[in-house]
Amino acid sequence: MRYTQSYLPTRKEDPADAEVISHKLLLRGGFIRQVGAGIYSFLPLGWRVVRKVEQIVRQEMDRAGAQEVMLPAVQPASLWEESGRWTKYGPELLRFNDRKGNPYCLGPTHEEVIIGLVRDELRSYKQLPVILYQIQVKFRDEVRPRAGLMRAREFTMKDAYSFDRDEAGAIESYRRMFDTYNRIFARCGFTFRPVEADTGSIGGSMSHEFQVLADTGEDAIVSCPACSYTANVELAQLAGVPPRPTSGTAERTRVETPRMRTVEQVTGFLGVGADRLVKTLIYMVDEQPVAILVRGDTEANEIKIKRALDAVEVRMAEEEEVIKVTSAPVGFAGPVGLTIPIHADSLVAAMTDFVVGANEEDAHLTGCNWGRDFQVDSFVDVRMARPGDPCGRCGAAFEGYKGIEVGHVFYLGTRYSGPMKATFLDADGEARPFVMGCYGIGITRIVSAAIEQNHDERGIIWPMALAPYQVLVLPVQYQDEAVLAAAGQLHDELEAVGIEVLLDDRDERPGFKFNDADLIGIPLRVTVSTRGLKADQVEIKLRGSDQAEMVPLRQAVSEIGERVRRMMPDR
RNA sequence: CGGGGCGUGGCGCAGCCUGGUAGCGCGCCUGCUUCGGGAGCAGGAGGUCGUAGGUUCAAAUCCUAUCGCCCCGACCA
Repeated sequence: MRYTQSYLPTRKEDPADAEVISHKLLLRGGFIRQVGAGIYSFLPLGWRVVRKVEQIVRQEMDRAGAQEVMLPAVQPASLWEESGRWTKYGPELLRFNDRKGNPYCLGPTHEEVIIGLVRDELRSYKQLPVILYQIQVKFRDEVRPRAGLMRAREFTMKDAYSFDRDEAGAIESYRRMFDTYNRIFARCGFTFRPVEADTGSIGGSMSHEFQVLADTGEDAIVSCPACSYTANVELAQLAGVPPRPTSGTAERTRVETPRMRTVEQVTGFLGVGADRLVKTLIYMVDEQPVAILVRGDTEANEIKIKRALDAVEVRMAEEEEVIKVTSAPVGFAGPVGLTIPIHADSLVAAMTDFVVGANEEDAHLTGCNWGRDFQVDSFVDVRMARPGDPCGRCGAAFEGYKGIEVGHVFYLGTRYSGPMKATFLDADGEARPFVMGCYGIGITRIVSAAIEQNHDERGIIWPMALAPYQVLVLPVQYQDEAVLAAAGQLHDELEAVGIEVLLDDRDERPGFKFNDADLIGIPLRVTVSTRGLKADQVEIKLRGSDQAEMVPLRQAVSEIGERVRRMMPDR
């Protein structure tokens, strides 16, 4: 491709609307342009990258035996009513009516459609297992789209669905997809981690997120350096402290704490550390009030509470509910004298002579001890994991990372196939619902994640596998016809051997071209100059390195081809 | 949804408080010079100041409404 024939508008200045680096560079490099909040057009360069990602995903999905389909973006409400999500899915689901007034939505995901498709065609266990996937534009009316492609409303996603006759088969499909995802993200050149994740509203018992490690990531994860257990902080299991009888000796004392509601206020007022205070949080667990105790410097985690208490629904109690249970306004709850179940985080087991709320306005109790001043129904792991916390598997200290979620695999079971009556006949002649799994990859998010992980102050440094072009040929002296001719010929020859090459044939000064080259981040740069040609040489430089080397012009094509191949992860 | 900010040539911004002829940098066009890290000089094109209404002799500027966009938080298969 010749630069002068391409649509590749770069910009020198940072766009006003962008904050995160990938957003800035995508805009500046002429990869995308914003059309509306969370809605983008892809320009030629950006679209080439998207297609690179798609191809890797396709190849690996096909290799795993999955088959590609294409489902509609617009979906009738009736299908969603079957699964019950028409009313359950919040305002994120963009709903609208057609000319006849019938309700439709823009698909944020495709479980309903795929089940609608499959239940009519897959009738026998002999046809199973099946894994279907598609690469599709999805629309989720996000409350707050942000950071360019990282959290857009319209985005491209690969979604896959597996159908098995039983749990064992479904787990096998899940494992196969898990392995496939590892291959995909490795080929994309990512430093990433599969992490155990919350199943969220989707339910099911097994779920992993694939997190690209980047400081700008939205998700917090912890990883154990000893046993490599890795999980989202919302889920990471922590080693407990065995509860033992209190050795506290202090006397329980009521102290006045006027208007001191928060941990900071109380500890500041009393002059003690937050780790000397026990927070008493009132949760409604399946509509029953429960007290959760956590150390003052830690955070309670609803997902873990739900899990620990085997509950269906957990929410913070409303103000009136707190008053009813503790007979004190919010901010003064404490375990002493409570009649509701009390569950304490395992860290509380190791505490003595601590501070709690007095269940009375403007008062706290100091010198409290569990077992002596109140009883704890159980010690559980209900706090948010943090770096330094002990790993639940081996006890070593967790390391903390920030991650960008680029993929997510779920074991679904019969959660959708059941209600939607998607069944097949098993060998014994019984109709059974498919045991399903679903597997998503954020294609367009991968594009920005790749930049977050691979850039410097000058611009993008594409991994070879995702680069819009593999090679950039840059003639330095435009007025030197020999240079132009050699660069043109090199371009043609590289193209002829199947290398994706961009020739910067613009009549611009060298510095201008070099800066654009660094911005758009094509991994291999070939500089053709008067000086070099005198020695029958061209210069080769990797975008990620600051060392250039001269190679003989005659060997340039084979040398470049070799470099490109070497930089492509196995396929 | 709560909090904050911004809409002025293609891009980035000033002007608004204190109403009076719309300005700067980049980019774009023409010419000459220049040519290995975002060149110089000269000339030039391009703007209903987000939209609607109001106040005023006069509105980018003041008032009201409305639309859009960004950031923080809450939210999130």
